[in-house]
Amino acid sequence: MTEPTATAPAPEPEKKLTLAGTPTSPDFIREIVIEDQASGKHGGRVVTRFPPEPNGYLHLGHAKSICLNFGLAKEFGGRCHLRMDDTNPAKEEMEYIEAIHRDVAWLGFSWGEHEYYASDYFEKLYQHAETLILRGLAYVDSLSADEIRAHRGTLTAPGKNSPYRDRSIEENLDLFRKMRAGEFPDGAHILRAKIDMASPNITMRDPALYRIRRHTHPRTGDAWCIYPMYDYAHPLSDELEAVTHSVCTLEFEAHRPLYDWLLVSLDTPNRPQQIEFARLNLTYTVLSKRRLLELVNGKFVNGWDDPRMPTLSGVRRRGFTPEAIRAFCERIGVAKRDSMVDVSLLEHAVREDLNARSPRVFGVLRPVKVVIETYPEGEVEHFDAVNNPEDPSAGTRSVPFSRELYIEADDFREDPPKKFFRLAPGREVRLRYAYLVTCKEVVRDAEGNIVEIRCTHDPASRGGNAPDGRRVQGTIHWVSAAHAVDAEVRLYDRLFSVENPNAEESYLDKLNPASLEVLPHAKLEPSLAGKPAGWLCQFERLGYFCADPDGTPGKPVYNRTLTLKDSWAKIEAKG
RNA sequence: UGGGGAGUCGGCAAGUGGUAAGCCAGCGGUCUUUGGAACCGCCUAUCGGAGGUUCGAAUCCUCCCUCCCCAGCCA
Repeated sequence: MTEPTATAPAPEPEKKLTLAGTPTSPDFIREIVIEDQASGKHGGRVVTRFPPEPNGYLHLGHAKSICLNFGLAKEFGGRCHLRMDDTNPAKEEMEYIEAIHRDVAWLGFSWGEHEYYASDYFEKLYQHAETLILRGLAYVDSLSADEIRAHRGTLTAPGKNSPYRDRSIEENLDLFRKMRAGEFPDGAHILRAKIDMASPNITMRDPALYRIRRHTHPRTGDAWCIYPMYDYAHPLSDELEAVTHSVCTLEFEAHRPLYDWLLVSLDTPNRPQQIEFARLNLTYTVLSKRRLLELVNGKFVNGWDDPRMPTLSGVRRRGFTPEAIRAFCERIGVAKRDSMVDVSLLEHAVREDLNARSPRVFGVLRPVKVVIETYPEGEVEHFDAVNNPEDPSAGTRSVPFSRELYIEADDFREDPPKKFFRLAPGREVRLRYAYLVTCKEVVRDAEGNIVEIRCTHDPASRGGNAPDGRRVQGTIHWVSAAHAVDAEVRLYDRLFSVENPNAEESYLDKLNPASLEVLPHAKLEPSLAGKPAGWLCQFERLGYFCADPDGTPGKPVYNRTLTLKDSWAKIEAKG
């Protein structure tokens, strides 16, 4: 535990910029923090926390919260705690705790020494509960769960007091101690706050504070058989850590009176302030741990880190960068309005980052053999290719060229439609960085499939330009057949086929059957063998790709992160 | 029907009494050895609705409408 430290002079809040570089105005939470700091509230300190329950993997919705909480701390000279909200051992696991560490760090934030667990506070929380009992503000109820529900009333009808509501302080204390000592079976009793069963806010109708639940806890093992509820543990954990601004999502807004009630009832020295914002919703995906767990358990995807998943481990494997995700989180803003962000905004942020940083390479997804009849057999020459036109310092690489090549099946049309500028019978195109070639013949097999395209080249066009200055409308990429690396390439598309799968009766029915396409024999330029998992690049004209951990030195596997914008596809779609 | 929130361009989102930023998407164009990138235009929103206050309102007041959250011993 870290005690609040003396007030340090607040540094000027960092000037926030959008991706485009224009200044942005502070969101409503930052406005609150600015005011609090100006007025000296909380001694001018800013302490936030990111409090995940380790019951699943972090997803893009969490990224919004992480960026907000850690961003606030950084901008206002404070700190942000990473706190595992581990008050329900039935759902929590070490695996999730480890994944949370990995994902937060990967996103680019560090909590330093400030890693906490609600379970570390179990003893203190227990003592606070006894204090509440002593003050006549909590009681042990012996109604069953069903009876409690029946007594709670409805949205419009007040609840009724439990017959156990007026037990003496002594009896309550005795029973609560016996609850802790394990003298009762699960569910026999429960500790409740004594507030108001007629409150119009259902949260305030004597909320449960502690339940008996025999379950081995990932961290405390079998030390406890009673566990605190979120509504009880959360404000007190914030208080113990001297958190100043406790940022959470909208659904907890109605719980704020209870949050404050506990701090006042226990007369705590620190008074953290709960502030609620709208959670992230993204088109064509689901962002709820429950649903993501179902996708994993139901084998609808290949695990939490399936590249189609909106989990941080999934988008990482897909090739999204932390920089892009942070930029995305900045762009979507923070507000209280329920909203649904277009996934294209995320994709834009990813492309923007990848365009600037990824080396360009040649990869042919659906190969078709091309033979340059006029090129000598057995000859090999090397062409220098620019690694990244956006970054001259990235330099160049050497790419081998020979008589037999692979080109993209999509780059050839026997009967080219209007505006199709690629290869077709009789047409001349540029093989990028190499030669101008002209298609002379198409060779087919018995079934009529194209097995080979035969071309001639203009030796004078070495490098890609003809000395006579003639222009060519298309430039296509290629890979030397003899030098090609055989690879598996996985193409991904949106996981769901509808914008808002959450609105569906059964969101599982709306899974996109074409969300994954595996191309077993793509042909890549030789430099692509043996790249480490996670290595990012752009396959020219196709999209951004990254090496997948499933690859081996002899058979790399590449994931398509995103396609490049494809204006030809647009033209073609319009007919 | 109780309580708590929210309603500004197709999607996010600025604006906090002085006469509606920006981004994404979309559309058109320039350029191009990635039909990528970049660049240039367009995208003509009166601000959920109706009243009212005011010289002047998205911004203040009133009433209404719509949407979201809450009846776990989940978080």
